[in-house]
Formats: sequence, C-alpha cells, structure tokens
Amino acid sequence: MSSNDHLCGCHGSMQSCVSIVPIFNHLQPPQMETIMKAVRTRTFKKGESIYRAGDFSDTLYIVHKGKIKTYRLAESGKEYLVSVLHPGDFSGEYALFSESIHESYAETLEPSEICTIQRKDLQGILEKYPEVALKILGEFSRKLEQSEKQTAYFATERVESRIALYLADLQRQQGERLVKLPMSRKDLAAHLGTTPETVSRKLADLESGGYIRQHSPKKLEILDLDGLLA
Amino acid sequence: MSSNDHLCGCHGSMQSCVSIVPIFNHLQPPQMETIMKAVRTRTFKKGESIYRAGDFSDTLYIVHKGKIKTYRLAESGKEYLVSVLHPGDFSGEYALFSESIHESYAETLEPSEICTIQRKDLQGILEKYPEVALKILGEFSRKLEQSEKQTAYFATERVESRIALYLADLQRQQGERLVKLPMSRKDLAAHLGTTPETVSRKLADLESGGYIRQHSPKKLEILDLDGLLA
DNA sequence: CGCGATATTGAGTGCACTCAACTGCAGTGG
DNA sequence: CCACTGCAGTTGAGTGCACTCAATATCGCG
Repeated sequence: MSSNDHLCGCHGSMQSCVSIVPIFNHLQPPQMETIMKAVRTRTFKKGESIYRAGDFSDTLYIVHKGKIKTYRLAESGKEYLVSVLHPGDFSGEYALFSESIHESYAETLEPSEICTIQRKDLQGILEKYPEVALKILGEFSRKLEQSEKQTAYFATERVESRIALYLADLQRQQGERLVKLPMSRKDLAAHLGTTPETVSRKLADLESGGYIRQHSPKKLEILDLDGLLA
Repeated sequence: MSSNDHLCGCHGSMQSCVSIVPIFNHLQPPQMETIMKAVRTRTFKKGESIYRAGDFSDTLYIVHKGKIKTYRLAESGKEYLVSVLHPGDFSGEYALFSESIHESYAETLEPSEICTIQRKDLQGILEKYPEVALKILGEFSRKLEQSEKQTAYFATERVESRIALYLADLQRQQGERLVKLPMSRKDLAAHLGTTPETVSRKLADLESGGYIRQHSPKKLEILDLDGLLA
C-alpha cells in the first residue's frame, strides 16, 4: 500500500522500478533494497531499439516509464508483434533460464525508462529469495496460458473474430466502455496476423453492425460486448 | 546414468516415472525417493479423457508410457491441437501456479500410463528442493519461446510454410531423414490451423516439388530440407 | 497552414475453405 | 477366404475471405 518514496534518497527513482513489478513488489523493504543494488536504469527515445534478434541475452528488462513493443520478423520480412509492455511489465525472461540468444526484437513506442538486471545478479536473487522464483513461475504460467490462447485464436478464428476478441480483452483490462488502443493500425495488424487495410475494414464493419463506435483511430467505445463475441 | 530399478521394490514401475522427467531427473536418489512418494500412477485406454476444460485443476500430469494430446475448443467447435506429449513430457502446469480451472482438454492417443502429483505435494517439493523450481522455470521458458514461435508462424506464414516448418522441426527432433508423424491428418490439421484436405494437398505439392517423399501416411522422407524452408 | 505519416476506401486476385465423391486399408463376420 | 463395413486419406469443383496494389482522406505536428 504505502510507497516509501523517501526511504532511499540516494537511489532516487530507481526504487519504484523494483516496487512496481509484480515479481518483486511483495518483498519486504530491506529485500527490495538488495535487489535495487543490482538494478540499472536506462532511458530511451521513441522508436529506439532495446535489443535485437541475434543479440546475446543475459539481461532482464523491466519497463519503468513509457511503452515498448516486442516483435519477431519472418524470413519474408513480415512482422509479428508479440506484445506491448507497459510500466511493471518485463521482458527478456526466456533467455534467463535456457537459450541465450534473442529471437525477437524490442523497441520503444514512446520515450521510456527501462530497468535492467543482469542474469547473474538475478540468479543470486533467486537463490537468496526463493519466493521470487515462485512469483516468476506464476507470471510465466500466466504468459504461457495467454500465448497458447492467442495461438488458438489464430488457428480457429477468422480475422473479424480475432479483432473482436482483442477488443474484448482490452475492455476487460481497462474496465471502461471507452477503450484506448495502445498501438497503430499497422502494429495492431502485425499483432493480429493481418493487414492495416483489413483492420480498418473490419472495424468499420463492427461499427456499422452497431457493436462499437470509433471516436478516433485509437479511441473506441464498446457498445455491445456480447454481440461482439458472437 | 544407472537406473536402479530394484532400489524400491514396493513401488515398482513408479520410480522411472520420476527419473525420466527433465525437471526431476537431476536429483539425487534419496530426493527422488521423496518425490516418488507423492506420485500416483493411472492407466488409460486409447482415446480416454485425462482432463477437460472447466475441470478444477490441481494436478501435474507426467507421461510415463504412451502418447497424449492437449487441445482447445473454440466456441464454433473448431479444435486447436496444442501439443502431443511423449514419455517424460508433462502438462497441467499452468494451473499449478495461477489459474485453477483448465482451459484445455487432454486425452490419450494410445494406451498410456500417466503419473500425477497433487498441487500441494508439488509445492512442498518446491520448498524443499528450490533447484526444482529453477528446472521448471527453464522448462517454462522453453515452452513459452516455442508457443511464441508457433504464434508467429500463424501470423506470418501461409499453410504450406507452416507445414514445411513443422516437418523441419520434426526432422530436427528425430534426427533422421525418415520422419514419423506422431498424429493423423485430422490432428495435424488441428495443430497447424488448417483442414485435413489442405494438409493432403500441400504434402502432395511438396512431394511433386521433390522436397519430400511420402512412404505411408505417417512416414515421410525429407529429401531437401533447405528447399523445404524456402 | 502545409507537409508527412497514418488511416480509410476501392478494385481485383488468389489461397485455402467447404462440400462431395472416391480410394485404400484394417478389422469383422459370414 | 473373401465380401462388408467403417474410418482415414486423397482428389475434385466451386466459393468466399482476406490479401495486394492503388487512390484518396484524415490526422498530427512543426
């Protein structure tokens, strides 16, 4: 509940970086303090690359401020946008426990602050605080479930349903009828396995069907959630 | 290396169940012994259900003998086959750390023996042997990477490429030019997000292109791996 | 206000789907 | 031993969804 912003004057903004992440924020202040010593903060401009496929991977990245996207590139050059990460989300996990070469790219969508922890420091933390490993396991299983569900959508649903399901998810996350899309049509298309043109068309169809209303390209109103999902 | 089959006469075949799983097989015999006490073995006929979507989930399932598939059903009734599990693979992980209701189905493809561990027993094991948690983290990150890659294929590749990539993966796993498909056309289609008819056609195309040779429906020979992937 | 980027709309094409018929093979029983 | 049955797989014909390429409209920002 209470965020002791003044506890650690010397480290300043780095503290909140650790305290906002689900995998750490359950720890006691002294334990957090230990972890904060291993954390480094880096700032990025909009559109900057954080890591690239082929890069050696030995770092966990935690979004502190701003917004980043992770994506993969097919041989053909076609992009699949894996996820958009907001403050408190983290990335780079895979390589921390098995592979050590990135297969995906990460870049900022806005000016951002990213906190980093080196693999060896994290492993020290896991040994010292085994409950962190359990938290990460929980987080992983959530991501795995999500990824599997996403794959199932691709395998079983047509584009219009995928868009509808995406909007419904967004609605559930944000909890308001007015939903804010976190990305452009191009990125949305790359996330849903389609093209910007088709996204435009399907959104227009959903609007004329009375399921949604487009206030601006990134602000949609969900009018009929149940109808949307049918 | 040495499998002490006679160490534990009273439990018989249950021992190997623990000793073949990557997440446990690094442990010392006395530690394995402890885990084996928590393990129960169940036998299934071909095509039997192990768990279903909506079931309460508090069990980890480890394949000992046989072969099982996990799949999801869309509202439409269309099936997405998530994975085929062979001896040593496990399933049911997600719910052990976060959700507690299955979203997928599991059923045997052959007569099988499945070992089960209850959630609370597993949690005890994780507390006692933290290195098991690290093994599971590694296994999770591998699965996550795999699932993400699979989703990327759906988002960026056409059906023929997805089939080719699947065959290439199989070839890599099995290490032989003669590749054995672990499932029927119908299941393969459900795994690749297409239909049995299209699988037939595309395999025929790959054959007439000289990339593969079909000896029988489930036995393929990879003739030109590089060509296959282009 | 003007420019470039982003989004929408339009026309035409092709990949993969559906529905249907046919083939091949394994198991069963006359 | 061979016809019979049923399932798995293949092949064929026709259709439609979503793609590509192109033109136009709109937004955001200096």
